[in-house]
Amino acid sequence: MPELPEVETVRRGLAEYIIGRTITQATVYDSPKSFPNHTAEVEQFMQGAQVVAVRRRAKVLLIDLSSDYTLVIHLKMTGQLWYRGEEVFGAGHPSDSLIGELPDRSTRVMLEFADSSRLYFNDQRKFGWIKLIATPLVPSLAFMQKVGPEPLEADFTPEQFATRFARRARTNIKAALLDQTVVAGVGNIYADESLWGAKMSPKRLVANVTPAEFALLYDELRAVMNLAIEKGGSTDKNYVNAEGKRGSYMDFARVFRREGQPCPRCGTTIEKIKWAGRGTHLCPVCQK
DNA sequence: CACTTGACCTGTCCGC
DNA sequence: TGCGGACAGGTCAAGT
Repeated sequence: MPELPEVETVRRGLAEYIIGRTITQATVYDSPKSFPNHTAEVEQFMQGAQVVAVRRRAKVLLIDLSSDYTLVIHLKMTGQLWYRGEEVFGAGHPSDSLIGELPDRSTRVMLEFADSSRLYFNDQRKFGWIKLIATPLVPSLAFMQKVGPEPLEADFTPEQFATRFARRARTNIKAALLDQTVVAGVGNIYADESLWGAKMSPKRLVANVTPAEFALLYDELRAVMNLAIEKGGSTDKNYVNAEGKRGSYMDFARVFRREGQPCPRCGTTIEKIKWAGRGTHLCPVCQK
């Protein structure tokens, strides 16, 4: 589910709600699946620790604690992080919140804070996980070593973007976009959306993409992701932000989940095919 | 090494 | 309405 814009939206919500709060207890409902390294010792590093920062790298959330440990969280397809406290439900649930009693049958982990507010990690499909890692060791995690650059960073250039694809020259552009070691944070939604924006077929061989085309794809990817962050991400089924609210980018999507509808650019019917192992949406006429 | 495929899970939707 | 199969936004471990 969540790609860079969704994880960033969750990060911003969490930063607002949990920084400064002190963890009093962690409850793990399905260890070890959702919290693989949860032990009594790890529990000690959380209890009494204060949240000092909420960071994001690619699709991974990093919650830094005053104990010099970091909660490393990947939401994968259906993970959700809901904060429940005075700020969110003190004045009643927002009308567009997916209201539900928590914990529920999808709750995998619950963190309780000193003021009795709570953070729930819900994950229907159990692909997501939370690990507690010593903060100084986070940069040496295999994932952190391999992952590509953040596409929205100010100093990330179109030339760097193009260069990152060299290693994947013999595959197609969609598979390469989804490769987290090429560029961080791109998933199925924003791959399809940015390819449509760049008028590029997902089937294009990377080796045949020109520097000018890479520059266009770079622009489109950044524009699409920035718009998605502005809209609070994309909610198809599961995704919600820290308040349990949906994102509205899907209202602005041009091809994703719009098969059978006319292409907003040329009017041709949008197709959905299986490509790079994923459901892929495209305009068969104006994406070359 | 680069690349593709299947597996991890649960829930939902579609066609018969 | 019931039931089996396909499919779902992400990533690995395997395989070629």
